[in-house]
Amino acid sequence: MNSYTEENYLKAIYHLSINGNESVSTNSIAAVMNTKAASVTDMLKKLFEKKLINYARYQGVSLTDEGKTIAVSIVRKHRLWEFFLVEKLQFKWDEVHDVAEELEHITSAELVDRLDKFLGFPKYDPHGDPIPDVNGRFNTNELKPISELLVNGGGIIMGVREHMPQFLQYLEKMKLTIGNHIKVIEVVEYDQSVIIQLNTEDTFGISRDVAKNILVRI
Amino acid sequence: MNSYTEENYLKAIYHLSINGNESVSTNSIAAVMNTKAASVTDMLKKLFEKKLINYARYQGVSLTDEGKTIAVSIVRKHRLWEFFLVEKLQFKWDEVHDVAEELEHITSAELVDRLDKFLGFPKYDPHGDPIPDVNGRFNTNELKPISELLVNGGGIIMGVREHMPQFLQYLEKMKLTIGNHIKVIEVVEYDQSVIIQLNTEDTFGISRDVAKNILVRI
DNA sequence: TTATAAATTTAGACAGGTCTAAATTTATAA
DNA sequence: TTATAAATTTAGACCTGTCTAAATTTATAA
Repeated sequence: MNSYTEENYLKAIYHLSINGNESVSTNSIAAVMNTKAASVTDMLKKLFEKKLINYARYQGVSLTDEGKTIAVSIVRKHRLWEFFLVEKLQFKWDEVHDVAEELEHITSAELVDRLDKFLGFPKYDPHGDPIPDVNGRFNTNELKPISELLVNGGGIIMGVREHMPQFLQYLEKMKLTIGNHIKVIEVVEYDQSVIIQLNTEDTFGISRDVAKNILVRI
Repeated sequence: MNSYTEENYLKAIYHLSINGNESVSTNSIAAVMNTKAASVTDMLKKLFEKKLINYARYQGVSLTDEGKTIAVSIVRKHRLWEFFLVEKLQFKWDEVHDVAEELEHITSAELVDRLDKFLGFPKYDPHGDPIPDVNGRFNTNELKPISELLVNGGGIIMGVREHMPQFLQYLEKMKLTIGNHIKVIEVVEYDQSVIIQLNTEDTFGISRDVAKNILVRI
């Protein structure tokens, strides 16, 4: 078994290598883990002994297949629990991270798979991040809700997180349909609503709630 | 904050002092925690420093009010999670203990209270043990083991004193499950085994040992 | 290309929780 | 009441994950 701490290191390395970088530096891990570089080196040696990472002194690290499998399983748990917290316990989407950080370390695979089923095998967590399935596979085209785009950020609409007819009809009417490109012009401070522009030059505001439920590919 | 281990010690002391004993011995804690007496002594010193237990060398321990509050909150979490696992995720009642042992250490109070609400504020867990409410109060309505009933006495099965899977599976098989009514037909003189009858008219004998471990509300 | 800066690793220490072996205290039985 | 057994504690050690300070390697810029 791997300790709570080892799991967090693997997860950190996984997230750091997702954002491009082939090889992850000791310092970047230290920053994410909120610890010192020396401590990271100690742990890297341990993870290398366990064959969970590829590691050569001074050269940075990457996950082995086994390490990656573990990391993905933790990400799966984290995102499933976040989905549970928001959908079933009515947490706000910005309140769930810390709790999920604890829940992701619960070991029972049976629990995770039953939870997955209970939740209806969701594909995305409340932040729009894809949830790996039981085999660790997930949609890799990173979809983000419009609400997470920065000003001047844009993308192509790829999906929605809300399937109520009224909502879909609204999208239809506003031409916010799959395949269309949108760009964020402004995020209104006081209610977090978003001013967007279509490729038709049409510009208008949508509520934060709507922005959260439209997923775009960047 | 208290460590995972400290919480488990407090919980162990709580359970040991529930079963009568005012003061709990080092050895009994060691047995429950599956560790050595010397390790227990080390931890007792620590818990005493934190004012969570009353402790005098060689004299056994008891929980302070603060220690008891923590122990009860862990019991609350444990039983709520067990209820969740059985009611929502379709676990069998004899499969939930180990998973709940992990889940009980998740710290968020917000999570526990929302979970409680989501589950409909249940009063008993799947083993019939009472679930403390948000203020740590719970039904202490006296449950009696079947072994203490007189002939012709009866009651509704409300819980068990033994949580070994083999035992729980035996109960399952014999339909000796929570909510079922039983009546004592005879107490066999020579081995103190008990002949009981279910509301289904099924009549059979159970050993004194089994009778001691099934709790009924009269 | 070499001096200096930045990144990384090593050496040695510490705190938490555990252990074994030995010492001490309490309980028990003749 | 005293010898012996049982329970408990102490002493000293180990392992994990962390740290600081110093040493080493790699990167960079003149």
